[in-house]
Amino acid sequence: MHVIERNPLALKLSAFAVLSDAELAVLDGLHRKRRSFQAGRDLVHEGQTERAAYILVSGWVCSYKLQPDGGRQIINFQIPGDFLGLRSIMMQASDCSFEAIVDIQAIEVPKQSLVEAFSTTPKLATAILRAASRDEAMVVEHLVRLGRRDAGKRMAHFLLELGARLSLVDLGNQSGYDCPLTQYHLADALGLSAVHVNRVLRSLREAGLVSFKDGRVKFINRTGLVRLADFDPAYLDQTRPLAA
Amino acid sequence: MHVIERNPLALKLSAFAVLSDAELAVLDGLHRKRRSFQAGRDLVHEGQTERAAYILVSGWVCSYKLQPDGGRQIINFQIPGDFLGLRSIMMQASDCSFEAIVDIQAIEVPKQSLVEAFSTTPKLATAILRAASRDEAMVVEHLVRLGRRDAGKRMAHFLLELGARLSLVDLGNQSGYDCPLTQYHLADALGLSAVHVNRVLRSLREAGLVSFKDGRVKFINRTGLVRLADFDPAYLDQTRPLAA
DNA sequence: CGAAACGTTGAATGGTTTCAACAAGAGTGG
DNA sequence: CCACTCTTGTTGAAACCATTCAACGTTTCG
Repeated sequence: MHVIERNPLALKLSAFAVLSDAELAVLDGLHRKRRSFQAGRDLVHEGQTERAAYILVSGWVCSYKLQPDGGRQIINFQIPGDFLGLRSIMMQASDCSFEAIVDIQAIEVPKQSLVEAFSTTPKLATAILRAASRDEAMVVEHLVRLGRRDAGKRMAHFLLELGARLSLVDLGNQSGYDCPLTQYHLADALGLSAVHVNRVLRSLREAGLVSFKDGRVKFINRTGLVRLADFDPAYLDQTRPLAA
Repeated sequence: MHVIERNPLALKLSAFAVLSDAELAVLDGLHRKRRSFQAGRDLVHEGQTERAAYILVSGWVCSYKLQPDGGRQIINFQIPGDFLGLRSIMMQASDCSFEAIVDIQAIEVPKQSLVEAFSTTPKLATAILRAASRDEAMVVEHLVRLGRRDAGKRMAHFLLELGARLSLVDLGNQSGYDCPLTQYHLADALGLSAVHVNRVLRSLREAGLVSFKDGRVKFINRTGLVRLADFDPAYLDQTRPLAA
């Protein structure tokens, strides 16, 4: 059993604040229902008025928005340990959809319980806000990728970011990681056509930097890739919580 | 005196939660210092470890990230009544810089006071989280703009979004708004070159949709512009707070 | 008056998309 | 078991959108 599966919410928030036993007990009361979703299914649809967020326990999810012309923009990918739909429950209606990329398991966190827990456990509110800030920082970096980098750098930077995130939860390391995404997912995330994604992956492979094949990302020359992408993981805020 | 200048923080958060007199009193204690910054000055620099956020009282600010090659991507613009640097204080270090576009006034909200207020006033935490979620929703929509729309639609959508936001604080209406941005700002925000911004603005003007001239945005045919941009302001979450 | 910031326009270049075609593997039903 | 379809991956050529380079006009300001 993967480490995240034991107490996902507590583990997630422990990264952002030192929590007491009492506070951890409150957290235990929060996650009641464990739910499963099949690959390809939508967990939440844009415009839906959500009453619960989730912590992803296993599998991959993506959040996306559809365009009237049929195009799709993927906002972010959620991997085990990530919050999912936190923004959706704080707004009138969800501003994007969530799709399970593979079969997944997730813990349901009802909005009502979460808000109520804020009053008994104020430190929890700070931890949630920190977690939300870190997620937003990833979206911001993604925005910069789309606005100011060419296809090669976008891809390189994206693959490195995923690697860094997965390493944090022991699903990857310096040499690579398993990745269930198709080239269409990459295209929808990076604002490219699937055809061009294919070409970019080929050029990165031929440059001896990274390979994307059979559901596995392999870093061949990680240093070179980092240099190409100007990858600096500072925005991922991957630090232990400050005791103060 | 513009309505926002009286009690900026309370006004902002009242949009996201119904606050009692006691809670409003706590808010009054939060904003002590009012600060001014000159046009062109940075309020916060990327990598800085911030100890305070701000509420913008007057003027315009933008948040941005610089690239190693000298390029700049503007993340968002802050207008009167907006939070500024909320994410920066929740992370180890600020993930982006903030620049005053014109001379501005802002209220300083110390991180420590904000976090402490969460324990005495739990509803405040919820309101802040909602405000942060709305800001994130704007960044998400911006991301979709960059990833999946051509220059014309990007510009049209962006000008409409700004109009909707400014109308909320009485700084704009259906016919247009004053706008201190240069074409370079637009280029840095929309991921375009300044030259192309100029061409796009011309084509929108010649199509009889909108004009951008002498610091003023004028909607000529707002309906047509909305149709071109597929603009749907739902993500701005512009609703009164739910009493419950 | 000169410099600097901003705006404007044309022409050449280039990154990316679109169109089209084909290959390989997985799943399905006859 | 084989044909069939669907999904995913792959590659070439043409078309297109946006960038870059270059030049010039306008306004502001010291």
